[in-house]
This record gives sequence, structure tokens and C-alpha cells, in this order.
Amino acid sequence: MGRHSCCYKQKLRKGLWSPEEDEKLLRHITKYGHGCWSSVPKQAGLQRCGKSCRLRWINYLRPDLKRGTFSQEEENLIIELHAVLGNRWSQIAAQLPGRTDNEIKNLWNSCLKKKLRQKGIDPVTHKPLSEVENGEDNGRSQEKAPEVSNELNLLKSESSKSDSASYEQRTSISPKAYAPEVDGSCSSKIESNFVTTNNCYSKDLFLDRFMSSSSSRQESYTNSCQPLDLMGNFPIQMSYATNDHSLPNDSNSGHWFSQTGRPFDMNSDQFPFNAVATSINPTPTSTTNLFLPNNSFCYKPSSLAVPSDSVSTPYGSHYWEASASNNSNSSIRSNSSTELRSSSPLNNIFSSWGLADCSISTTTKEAQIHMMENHNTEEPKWDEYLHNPISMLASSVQNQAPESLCNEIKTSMHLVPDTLGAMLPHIHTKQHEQSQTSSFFSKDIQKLRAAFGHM
DNA sequence: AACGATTCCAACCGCGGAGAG
DNA sequence: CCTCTCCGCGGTTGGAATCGT
Repeated sequence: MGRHSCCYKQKLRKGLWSPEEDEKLLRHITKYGHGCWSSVPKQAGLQRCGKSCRLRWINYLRPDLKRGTFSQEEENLIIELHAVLGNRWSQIAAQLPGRTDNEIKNLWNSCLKKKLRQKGIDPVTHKPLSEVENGEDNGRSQEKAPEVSNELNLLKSESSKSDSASYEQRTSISPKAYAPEVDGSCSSKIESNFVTTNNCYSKDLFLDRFMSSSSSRQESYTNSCQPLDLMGNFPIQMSYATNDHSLPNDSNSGHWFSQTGRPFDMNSDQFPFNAVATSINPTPTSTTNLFLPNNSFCYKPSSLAVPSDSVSTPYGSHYWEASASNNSNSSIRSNSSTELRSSSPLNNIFSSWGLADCSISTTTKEAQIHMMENHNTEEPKWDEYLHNPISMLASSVQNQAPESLCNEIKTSMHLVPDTLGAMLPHIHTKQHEQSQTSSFFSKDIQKLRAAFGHM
């Protein structure tokens, strides 16, 4: 049958990727998008199979990847999600912006399993080991909530020492993303009720939500808890600003913003600040805010203009979160008591952005309606982004040389805090470390450093 | 310093689903 | 329907890095 024609083709390289290969792939995808993966290697001049390219892109080159160790919140979330979803790594990953299924799987196998066992919890069933050993219940129970609560209690006691926010607060983001909106009645409460109390939220609903919304990675990214770009912080615009390119005009600028983040893998998500605003660390004070200097909840580059009507919060900027239940039917939940800015020229762009203050869960119905309306007007364009963000991006920047675009996107790829908390580009692998001096990367590093004012 | 054991993680493999013809 | 191809997912592996003796 030859299921994977690439598998038996000789001459194809296997194993670790060289920096040159990375560069080729990155350039190609940045420029043209991946399209059909099987044709990518040929077009990009790589001696790899399409599968390998895809994997490399998803697990390493994708610009929106968050690097570094998992925070306690992330670990907790993974455990929670695993309790409900089992080994559905891709779906778990969909709830952890910037993390790949592979990464999460590795973490689980190498770390979390052990941790759970040490705590006396069976990592498969998420029940107390003693119970499992007694053979009381084989397989996964239909009622997960109590077991998960056991885990959470243990985890709470462990992780609450340093965090002022409650565990529920810290874990509220993800659940709210898949909070059922069957009738809209649960939306705000659920944020803190999932798993811990399970009051209005069954596992089945939860699963339904997942199963129906994530037939593919991209789709699940779109539909689920989404990284939130920052109101007033314009990822791509900043890139342009640092590169002296003129900004797209208002009507086009919408192209640059992600409502849910994920469809903009290539763009907004890769922005160094994005991960901050994303959902994993609901509490701005949590300990591992990888991308944020000073633990602030969002970081606003000084070079960026902020809409005059944006409102300061203890955590920085406001934004709105979109939680689309599917591509054509979305509900947007304001997560703050702040009213929508309806007068902004970029209103429709921001129509679904929320405030990242997860401790506040006031839902404004009018706001939801308003936002839904606005959101819907963006739908067709949004759909295009979903299917080919890169080419959309490319077509939006006709005036910019592809080369430059490539560099800009790449620039934001891997940013890690330096010792002072400044965000510096980081080429992750050892392979890459060797090539950091290549002009391809170093130019961007310089640019980025300049943009951040750190040298 | 040398060596073996262990850990970690990037990458591979094989399967199943979806879609086109 | 059937066949074929492509894609994505989850399990597994290989090897580099780290740890312990």
C-alpha cells in the first residue's frame, strides 16, 4: 500500500535537524505556508519527508511555541485535563497555548506520572493507588470529578504556598474556555467550578465540547481556550515598527490580529508577549510567567501606541477573550467588568478580546451580544486565517519583502527571559546554539534587542 | 576522570480518519 | 463502495545530557 510514500524513499534524511534545514523549512513555510506537507520538503529543498517537516514545524519551529519549563499551573492543568481526557495529548495541548502535544506527553511520561504516584494517585485512573490496588474499580470511571478533586486537594496544598490566588482562580482559565454554553447560563460560574466542584458541568459536556470542537489541531486551537492577545499591544505592528515598515491601514490591520490566537500561529501568537496573556497563568502573580518581565500580566512595549480608551488594570492592558464553540457560532465572554470599547476604529478587530483579569468574572450579556455581532462580521476573513494564516499574512503585507517578513516572524520565535527578566531571543537546541552567529539569526536578535532596549 | 545508570526529549513509526477520485 | 493519499495522533525509541558511584 505504501501508506507513507516517504517512508520507503531512500536518500531522505532522518534524525536531528540541522540549523540549515530548520532555516530552509522556516523560510519556506513563512513565505508560502505549508500547504500540502508532502510537497513541502521538495519545495523547500529538504531531503526530508513531509511528515518529518510537519513534525519539526509543529514541535519546534512554530513561532508561537512557549519554551522553558512547565509552570506549576500548567502541570496542574495537564493533570486535570488528563483526568478527563486521558492520553488525548493533542486536546490537552490545545488548552495549553504554546505547548505541543509531544512536549506534554513527554512531561507526563517523565515527570507527572511519577509525581502522581508519589502522591499516591494512580496516573492512569487518577484514583488513589490504594483504591486501584484493591481493584475496586477497573478502568476509567464515569465520575471523574471526585477523583480529580482528590488530586487537586493534594496539588492545592502544594502549590498554594506561593500563590496568593486560589487554586480555582489559577485554574479557571482553561475550564472557562470549554465551559458549556448550551444556554448561556453557566458561562461565568463555570470558570471556577470545573473539576473542583463540578456543579454545573459534567464530564460528558466537557468531553462533548472537546470532541466536537477539535477534529484537528488547528480547529481545536480555534475553538478552545485561547491565548489572548493584548489590547493595545499589537504583535505584528510592533514587528513592523521595529523594522520601519509602514503599518497596514485600519481596514487591513484587522488581518494582523488574532481573536483567538491560534489561527494566528504564524503571527500574533508568536509575539513574545502573547504567552503571557495566554491562559495558563491566570494569576498575574504566579511564579512562572515566562514571558513577562516583572511578573506583570502584560507587557506593553513603549514603542506602541495604546488606544486612548483602553483602561489600565492592575495587570496591564485589557483584552477580550473569544471562546468559539465552532467556526460559525461563537460566544464571547467578557471577563471583566469593563465595558467594551465600541467607538474604537479597531472595534471589530478587538470585538472579542477580553480583560485578562481572571479573578473577575462578571459577564455582561450586552457585551456578549455586541461582541458576537462584531465577531460574526469578521467570520469570513477569520475562516481564511484558519485555513491559511500564512498566506493571508503574506497577502496582507504585499509591500514587505518576503525576506523581511520571514525575519520578523522568526524573530519572535524563541524568547526567553534573561537573567534580568528581559526577553531575549533564544535558539533552543544545541544545534542552534552553534548557528546563532549566522546572519540569519543574529540580525533578528539585534533587532529584537534594540526593540526591547536591552543589549 | 571514567564509567554505568537514569532521565529527558526530539524524532520516528504505525495506525486510523478524512477526503478525493 | 473501493482504493489511494494525506494528515494528525499517540506510542515508542534513540541518543544526548545528567547523575551517581
